[in-house]
Amino acid sequence: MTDRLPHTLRSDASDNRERILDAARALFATEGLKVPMREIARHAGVGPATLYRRFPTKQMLATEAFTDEMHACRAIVDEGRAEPDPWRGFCHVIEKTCELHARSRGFTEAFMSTFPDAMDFVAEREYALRSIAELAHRAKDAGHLRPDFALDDLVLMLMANRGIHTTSKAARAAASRRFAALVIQAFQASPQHSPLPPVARLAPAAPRKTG
Amino acid sequence: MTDRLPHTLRSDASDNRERILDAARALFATEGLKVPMREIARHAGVGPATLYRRFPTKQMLATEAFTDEMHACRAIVDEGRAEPDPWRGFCHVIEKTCELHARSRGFTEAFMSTFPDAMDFVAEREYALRSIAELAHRAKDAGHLRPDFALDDLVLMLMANRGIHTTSKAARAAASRRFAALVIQAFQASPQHSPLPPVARLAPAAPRKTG
DNA sequence: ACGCTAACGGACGCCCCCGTCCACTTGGCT
DNA sequence: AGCCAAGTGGACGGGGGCGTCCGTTAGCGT
Repeated sequence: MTDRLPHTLRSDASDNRERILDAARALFATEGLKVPMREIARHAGVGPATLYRRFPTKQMLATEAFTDEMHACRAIVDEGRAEPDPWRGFCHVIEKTCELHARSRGFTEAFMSTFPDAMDFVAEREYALRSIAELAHRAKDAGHLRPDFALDDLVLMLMANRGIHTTSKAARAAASRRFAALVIQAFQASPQHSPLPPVARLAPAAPRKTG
Repeated sequence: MTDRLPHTLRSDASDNRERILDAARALFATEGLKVPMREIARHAGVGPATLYRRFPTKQMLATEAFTDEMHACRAIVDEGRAEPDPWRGFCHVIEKTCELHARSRGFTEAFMSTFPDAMDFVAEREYALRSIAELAHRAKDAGHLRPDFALDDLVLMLMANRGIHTTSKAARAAASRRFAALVIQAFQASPQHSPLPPVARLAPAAPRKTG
């Protein structure tokens, strides 16, 4: 009798599943989320039906494909908060986040919810933002982060970082690194900086927290 | 006999031409260059054939549609150079350029040559960059612009600015304004800033292989 | 008023992506 | 070895954008 649990895949099936995820990761990283499902299937060496059976929607595929990045994201903010010096922690978060997002175009799109509907990424983003808000507060109190810094500036920074396209992967990494350094300069408290224009309220397709 | 010059349009034709350009400007601004040609035709109230007769390629249409922005761009850098204080001129260029690019998503794409092949925008971009290079040199000498500023940082800034998407036009303008202010902070010479990571060599003409 | 022709736009065929159906194959258990 | 359901991929119909053709309309010059 078949005692096979319904959620246990056959060996060839789980093998295909892995290859699909590998292909998805690679293509999402270079091409972004707009890459056709069939392209992923082709790259994985499977038929379209197989891909759709495992991952009925592109969202499900992306969610699965980006679990590593999700964990990395959480780790970054946790490391930042654990840092004794809040300013150093803040810089760590900015540098590492830019680096992470520079690595995969698709992950950024997913994280910023270019996706039609809300997905698991939203929760992760909210967690990250909340954590960074607390870190920023401490960094301001320590006098290293400029007092007029707003959390929306960080979203702004992420959106901006996403705009950086280059020919090669290495060039993009370098560009993001330099960009992060410049952003940190902009956020650092300084006696000579003039007041900033009003904060831009950015809604990255997020659910309304306040009615 | 027809004395009509071959390059003189009939009244209804030139009227349609104007409406096509208006529609193109509006749609390019909000949707970007990827908007379908038919959408533009529909919005202009003409058939697809009429659109294609006037503007055989999307490039030609965009080139024509963005002449105003092209001139504005040139005016901005000229104003910046005319400014007696090079740092003020530099800031002027950054602020106005961000503002200009925030106004039309399509213009930014065209200016950054998301387009398949080289077009007139390339020359304009080269002129602007050369002018700004000279301005930056003076601003460095005056001690207001950080010495490790590179021209590629400006391209980086433009690419980043392009990444800023928002729901409303007003929000985008505000976001770009704040972004510009932060960028200026980052570029300003300061005794406390630490050395930057190496410059990222950016090839602004990023060819699109597939739509 | 008339005719010529520039100008128009609906319609066509092409290609690519989408999501699903179904007849065939194959892994795993007995 | 043999069974059979889980698994597979080719094929299909739908939808949309593309660029062009062609019969009809209407501006303009006489």
